[in-house]
Amino acid sequence: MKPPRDFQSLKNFILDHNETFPKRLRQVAVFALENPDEIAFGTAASIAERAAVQPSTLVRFAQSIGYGGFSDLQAVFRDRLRERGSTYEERLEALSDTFGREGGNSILSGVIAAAGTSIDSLSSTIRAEEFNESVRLLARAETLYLVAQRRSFPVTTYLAYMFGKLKIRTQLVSSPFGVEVEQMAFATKKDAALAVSFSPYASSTVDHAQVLADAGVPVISITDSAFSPLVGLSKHWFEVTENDFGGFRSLSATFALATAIAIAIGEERRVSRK
Amino acid sequence: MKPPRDFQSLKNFILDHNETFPKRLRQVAVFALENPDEIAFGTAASIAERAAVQPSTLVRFAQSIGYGGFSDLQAVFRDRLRERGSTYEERLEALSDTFGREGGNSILSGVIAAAGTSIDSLSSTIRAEEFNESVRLLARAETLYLVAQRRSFPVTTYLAYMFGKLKIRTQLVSSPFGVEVEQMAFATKKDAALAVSFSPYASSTVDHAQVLADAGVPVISITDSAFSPLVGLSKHWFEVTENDFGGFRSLSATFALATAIAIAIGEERRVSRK
DNA sequence: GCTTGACTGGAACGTTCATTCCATTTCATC
DNA sequence: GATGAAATGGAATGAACGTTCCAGTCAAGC
Repeated sequence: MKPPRDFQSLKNFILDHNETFPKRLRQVAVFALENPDEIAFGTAASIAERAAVQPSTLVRFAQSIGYGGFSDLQAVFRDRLRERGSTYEERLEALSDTFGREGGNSILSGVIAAAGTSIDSLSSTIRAEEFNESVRLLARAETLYLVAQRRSFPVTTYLAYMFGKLKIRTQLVSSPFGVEVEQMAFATKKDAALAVSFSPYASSTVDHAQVLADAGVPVISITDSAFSPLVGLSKHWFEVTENDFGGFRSLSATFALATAIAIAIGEERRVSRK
Repeated sequence: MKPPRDFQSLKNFILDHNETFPKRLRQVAVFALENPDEIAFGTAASIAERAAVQPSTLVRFAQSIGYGGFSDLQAVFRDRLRERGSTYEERLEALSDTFGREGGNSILSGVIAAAGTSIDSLSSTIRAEEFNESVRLLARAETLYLVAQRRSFPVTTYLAYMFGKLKIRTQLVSSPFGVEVEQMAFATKKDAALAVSFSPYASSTVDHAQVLADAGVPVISITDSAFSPLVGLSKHWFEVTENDFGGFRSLSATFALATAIAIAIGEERRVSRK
């Protein structure tokens, strides 16, 4: 019998055979998949205690899969941690050690690391519930008003493109002739708006969002802190913290969020149309 | 004496005191920083052998830093691995397991994971040398022509904003009146162009880039494969592979690269102006 | 060249480890 | 309810572990 040598196939093996495991072995299986780090670092005794099982059961579990003993099984869990790539924090750290020596290259990797951490933190700051509610709100709108200026403007041009492909009616609140207010004149509570602004908040973005909010249009905002002037006038708002590199922020995390919103709206509309 | 409790400060401590360590202890210090995984998982005996040192030396090393013994030191190395977040590959893997059940939330995390892997791969696909050369070329230009359409268009609007703040003259090749060719009429070999296009390549982007290349303007491209029509007419080109999620691609990695280029150009100009 | 103190190698120690083994319990089957 | 196989708990075991200790080595200071 040849036991799985990498974590992924071990995981699949366990999931496949979960039905046939006896009670205690299933208990171990569940604990192992839920606390892989514990298996990697602990001793048979410590793991057994935490899993409310005898140490001998751990050995039996390993042997029932085909390993020689518990230690063989543990090796798979250790390799998993070993092969995990380094985090962005470590990269930024390593970068600051060598900054200045390498020149352009370190600018690139610095921006990459900053973008990576920004995207990382997205998953923890965006609450699934709020995301879903916002998507539902935006999907219901007849026309979507997109409000942004200056640095955030590319986000709305991108969204306008995406929504165009998704056949969703949008109005990009932007005009070379200064007729933005007129563009918003037809907005009603049946519509919705998505506003994007980061510190220092462009005053026109806030003004436009306010006009829409006053007209009863629900506003969803993407901004960078609870102190943003957009927060007060928004039904929902998302906090995106773009890490900077030398004072410059990329829009990577904002784009990831915007893309997700657009896809989710498309999906929501597709589902509800049926 | 209070020893460092996290890996980063331990690393700094070792680097600071590397001079004062006796020969064998320095040997351990170097090995520890170069093979942190080995320290985390190995036994005192196995590590000692690989580092060509006696096990007792490992204990002495730990004690000289302030730890009670080798095991205390090892705990720091283990925590480092424990706290390392999961990789995007694992997240995408986990996502595909549960896709469909969670709905909107999995769209968000899917896009986040896709954006993360895209950014990850940037650092391996962009060659530092080519990046630096391209930056030098672009920094030398009198006017920077920015060429992009459709999905890539937001990248150039963002770059136009960044370059504006950096006080670098740019011409966004884009017009609601169709006078793009006229916008490029003044371009000479003293200028440079940055073109962005992904499959399916907008024909006007390629046309505009060709016009500039014919006028002797050096063109740098951001695109997605060696088969891109932009490759042939470019002095240098960068490959950005945006991972898709359900057929949709965010522009996260492209924006990270664009930001890095803009910052590097600004830095290059600042340095050469002195 | 001798002395002194720090450093090092390696054996010895008690502890903890994974594993094995066996008595007991559990559960399906008749 | 009886029977037997499978599963389980827990003590026993020997190997491996981290640590300590001491004798030997080295280099600096006088």
